[in-house]
Amino acid sequence: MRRHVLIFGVVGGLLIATLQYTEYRFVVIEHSVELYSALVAILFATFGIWLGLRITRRRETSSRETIRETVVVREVLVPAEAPALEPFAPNKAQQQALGITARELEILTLVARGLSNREIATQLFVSENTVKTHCARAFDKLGAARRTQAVQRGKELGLLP
Amino acid sequence: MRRHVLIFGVVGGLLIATLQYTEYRFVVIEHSVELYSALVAILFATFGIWLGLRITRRRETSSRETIRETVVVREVLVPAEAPALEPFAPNKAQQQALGITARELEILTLVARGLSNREIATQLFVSENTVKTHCARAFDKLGAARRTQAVQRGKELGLLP
DNA sequence: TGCAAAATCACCCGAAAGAATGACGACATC
DNA sequence: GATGTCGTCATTCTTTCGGGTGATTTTGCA
Repeated sequence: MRRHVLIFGVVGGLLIATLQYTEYRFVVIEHSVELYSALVAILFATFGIWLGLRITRRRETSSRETIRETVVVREVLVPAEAPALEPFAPNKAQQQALGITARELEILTLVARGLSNREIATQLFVSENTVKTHCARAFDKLGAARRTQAVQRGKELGLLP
Repeated sequence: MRRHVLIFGVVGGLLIATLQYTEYRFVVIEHSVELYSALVAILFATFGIWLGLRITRRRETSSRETIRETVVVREVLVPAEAPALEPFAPNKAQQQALGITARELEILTLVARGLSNREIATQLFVSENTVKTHCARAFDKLGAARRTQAVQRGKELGLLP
């Protein structure tokens, strides 16, 4: 992706330079500006379309890889596997590695269940502000900016069912 | 599709005409040709990329049914699950039963990945308001009041990976 | 070709969420 | 006793979400 932009920039620069150069070489016909504009426009439009197609292709590919990775992680986490009745054991190693406390994980699981901060506060008999604090710390440790993202990360890391 | 190309042509013509016109109006600074070239290049590159993305998106949408059919066939052949390489096939029955459209499900998956409405809007080249509308409808159909809840429900119903 | 469904966008408003701080007590550990 | 961690709570402020409503455009299908 970054490479594409780079290539794009380089090619663009070269193109413009070439146009500049050729202007002093070839016959300077009338309406040269608009001709050049058109030429540049067509070239870049084509290139842009190509780039667009390529980007989407890349994106699909990369997202597919991500899915595979996730699946692998899941496999590692549940090697013995008891799909139906397992109460789910959170990945303690990950938890400790990230410094996530038990309370934070507890709040996280409730967040993952779709509860609001207020509902969590009620359920745990604490104030909403406390829930927010725990959330903020957990999000920080997970590198998440939103609760949905935190849930996603938590599942990836095996912290949440 | 044909319309896109038409728009492209019209916009291109207008742009070049505008450039032509402005040249005789504004101060003709030195290196004006290369500046114009750069300007045109940037504009058309952007437009080209946008067009390319849009075209691919359309094509994805229209060809999605075909892809799904293939996936369904695969599911029938391997009903005992093949966890490693399946790209995940959303539960179409549930989706239809709830009246959730393809677009809504698409937004839902992005919500599940932890993206904000704005990020989703950027990624799908639509306005944030549109994303909100899709979200609201999807939440309504899922009986969810929050996005975390919607994600939870979506996973329960086999709509999301 | 015309119609119904989908998709798109806008605007408003209130509620929820999150960021940034600061603070305080309990508890363990050294 | 000093230190550190954890859980708790508050306040302020900004951003994001979600509900509600209406409108237009696009699309798919009959």
